[in-house]
Amino acid sequence: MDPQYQPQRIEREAQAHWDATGAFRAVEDPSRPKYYCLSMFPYPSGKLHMGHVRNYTIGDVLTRYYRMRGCNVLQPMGWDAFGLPAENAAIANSQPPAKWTYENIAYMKRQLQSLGFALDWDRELATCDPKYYRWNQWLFLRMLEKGIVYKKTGVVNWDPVDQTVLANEQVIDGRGWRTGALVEKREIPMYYMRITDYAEELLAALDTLPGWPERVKLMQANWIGKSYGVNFAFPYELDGERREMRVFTTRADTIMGVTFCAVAAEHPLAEAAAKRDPKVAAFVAECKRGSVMEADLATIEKAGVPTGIFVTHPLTGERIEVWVGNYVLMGYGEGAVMAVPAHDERDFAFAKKYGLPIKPVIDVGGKPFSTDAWQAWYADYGVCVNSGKYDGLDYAEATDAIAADLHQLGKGDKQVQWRLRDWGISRQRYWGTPIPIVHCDACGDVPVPDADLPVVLPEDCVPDGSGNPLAKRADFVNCKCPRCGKPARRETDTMDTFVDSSWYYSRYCCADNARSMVDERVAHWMPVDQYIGGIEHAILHLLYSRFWTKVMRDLGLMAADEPFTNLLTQGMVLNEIFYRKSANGRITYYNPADVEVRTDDAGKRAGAILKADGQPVESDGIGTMSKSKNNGVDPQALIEQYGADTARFFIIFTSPPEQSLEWSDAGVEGSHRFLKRLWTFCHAYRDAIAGTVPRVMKGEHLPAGWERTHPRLAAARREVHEVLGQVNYDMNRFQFNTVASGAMKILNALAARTSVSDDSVALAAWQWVLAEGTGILLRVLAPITPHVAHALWREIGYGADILHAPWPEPDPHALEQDEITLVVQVNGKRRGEIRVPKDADATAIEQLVLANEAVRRYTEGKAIKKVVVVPGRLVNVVV
RNA sequence: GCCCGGAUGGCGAAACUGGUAGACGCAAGGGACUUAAAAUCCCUAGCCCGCAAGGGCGUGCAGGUUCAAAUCCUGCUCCGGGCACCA
Repeated sequence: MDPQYQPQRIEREAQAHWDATGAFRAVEDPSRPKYYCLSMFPYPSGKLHMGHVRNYTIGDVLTRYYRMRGCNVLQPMGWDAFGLPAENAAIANSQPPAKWTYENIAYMKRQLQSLGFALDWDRELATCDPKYYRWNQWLFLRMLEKGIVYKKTGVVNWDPVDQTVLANEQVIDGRGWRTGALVEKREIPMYYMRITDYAEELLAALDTLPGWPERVKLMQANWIGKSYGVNFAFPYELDGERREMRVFTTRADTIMGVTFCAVAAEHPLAEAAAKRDPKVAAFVAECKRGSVMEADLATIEKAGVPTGIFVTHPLTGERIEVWVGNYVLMGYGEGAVMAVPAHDERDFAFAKKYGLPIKPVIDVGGKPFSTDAWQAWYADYGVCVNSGKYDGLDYAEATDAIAADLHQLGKGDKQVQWRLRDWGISRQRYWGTPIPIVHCDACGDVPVPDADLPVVLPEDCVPDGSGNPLAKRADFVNCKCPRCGKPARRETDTMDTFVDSSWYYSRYCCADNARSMVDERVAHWMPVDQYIGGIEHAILHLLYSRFWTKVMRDLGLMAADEPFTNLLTQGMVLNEIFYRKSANGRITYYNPADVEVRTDDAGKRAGAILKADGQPVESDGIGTMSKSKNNGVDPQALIEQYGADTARFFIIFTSPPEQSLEWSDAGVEGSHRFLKRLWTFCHAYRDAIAGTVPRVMKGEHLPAGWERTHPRLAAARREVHEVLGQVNYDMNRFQFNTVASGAMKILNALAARTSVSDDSVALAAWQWVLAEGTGILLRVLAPITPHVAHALWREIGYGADILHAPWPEPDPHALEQDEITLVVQVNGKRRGEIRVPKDADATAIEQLVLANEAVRRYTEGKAIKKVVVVPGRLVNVVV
């Protein structure tokens, strides 16, 4: 056994052993419980960053833990390989995205392998591989047949200079990131998936997911956004024609307080008004500038313009003016809203700005109302006033009565409204799955026949940032109509990359099947037992995956209702973001490793400079490590300097998995030092315990009563088993940082509390406690630092392979104590402690405490009001 | 703006259901070993007052409930994630 800890050698040997034995190849085996452990697959951005290391280490800890618990574990890996960064890299380097992507995959795969993850590489997949994305196309066609896919127009960001559609990320302060041109909204035809058909089930089924974090379920529920209200019509006349403007409201009880209405710029009423009034036309045009992002729309200054069109209030018959409002969203509800300034904060602000009337119609427990300033309670539920026949009704009564009256008039009804919108999947981009449609002048939009799948994406394109590269490829575009055989044009839009990631988990079960999307092995492995990934995916990716699973189920492809039984949302790994903005508004991000933060004489921060040129750079705060913000930290240096086990231990030890983590490598030394100590410790005692190890592993015990003759050894053993109990608790609640601490505590207990005297009984007990404790320690460490655990397990002779060792359980006998320590408080302040027999009752404890000298100093001359005894913990004397 | 989280020593954090705040580490200071350094080992340490014994304060801020609050409630501040074309 090497006296020095040599991680590089140990890790090479352990990995070679796992490779040679095919240790992580998962085979369907009905005789053992299956455990499908999946971490979100990475985008091949170039190098791993710390977020990846954290994600995959967490997944690997669970994988190895469940293996030791006796499960047949599948942990696969693949590549979310289509996407925008590859096109950006292509523009920067004049290289096809395919070449860049495959090179990145090769490099990152080596990095993952060097970290020793227990992955079944036989099931590896990449979404940019036609063998994968043909099934995107195949399922798209099935969904088209079922009416789940349909075509309609949608709004996109348009860069008028590059003549290209921009992603939201590429719009910075309303301008194109490369050209600096003001971005415009543009309506184009796109394909949509009817996720709203599944809204009810996606919401209700959240209750069937006890293994999901509450916060994620809450976010999804709010996103789906089921609300109950009333949908009704305001009739109006335009150009001699009778029309209706429909609105939805959750506050029908305030309908008598409507003083105006507002419509979105894209609403037909706004468009009609724009034709008659140049001021309206100018405002509508103004609204069409800027990005389509909701965060932008929600934070812009509320503005509007009157259309000069009046509608009739369906209950009062009043004339109500319609305004165009830049805050009304066409995508939600009817694209038109009734405005009740007295009871809605946005309407209030709008009414104040344009001098519109404000009419209070709800009394909230008599709280005062003033049109001077908005108060939070104006929006509370209350009782109708100023509302004619509805006066005195509460929210539910008024809503019922008003809905009934509207129904009677044929003007409206109660309605369930969803916030969720259908999923637009068309992207005017090159590096994605081609949408399998052919456009024929005679036949229209014709689906590509299954026999012609996949529609293969040419891999030699080099995008230049303008237009749509696929549209420029005559060899791709020009084709024959599958229906009539005449010349036709292939669809050049590709699919949203969320399509790729919505079902990859089921493809891992049967990645080698060339004839069908999925097969019977999906029934064996699905659903995923444990899914691990960043909290940033709490809504979109997870919701799309849930939707896709239900679609596959309804098409008879999969039995599971839900894809992921348990979900662990890992906190983001954050790092500071540095950038410079050029004259035309173009932003360049700089990696923190290339930036030096300056401090003044007082040690205060005084800006930052780029090391390369000494010129200042701006800080954009801290944010999640990403390619686009160039603030990732490459783990390679860490792995090379300290080894994979140190990197894994450190990332686990430094923070609980669900908590976001501001990256700092301060403390890596401590993790490395611990592994060195572990090695030195095992090396020092190996010979002493080697003979005892097989007896411990066979389950033999020391002679009864040894604890009384060797109290120090018994205390050490008790601590090992106490910590083990805590470790097991923490393992099951995913608090791996305290599992790592627990390993350190076990080593401390074994190293510090055990010493041996000359007599042979003590020697035997010492060897026994050490042999048992070290065996526990190595198994606790095996999921976190598998290489060193593997090497030491073999070196000391515990067994051939720690992968197959059973997970340890604490011995209840080791935890027994005759006396326990209670904390004594007087008036809630800690004033001492007291030793009591473990089974002392409350009365006995109370007497002991009141007789205690330390307590008497504080109770002397005071009346004792009460004594609170918390069993096993403390006693509080109230005076 | 809306939805969801978070804030505890100089730093990362721990404290399971309201019951000893700061486990386990990092950095720091002191010491041992060494010609010296590295490595390793031992000791100290929340903050303030005090030689000490001891006392006071303390979990982002302001209140509240309780014998007892990091933990529960109300109102804020700041930070992070998401907002449908980054993935």
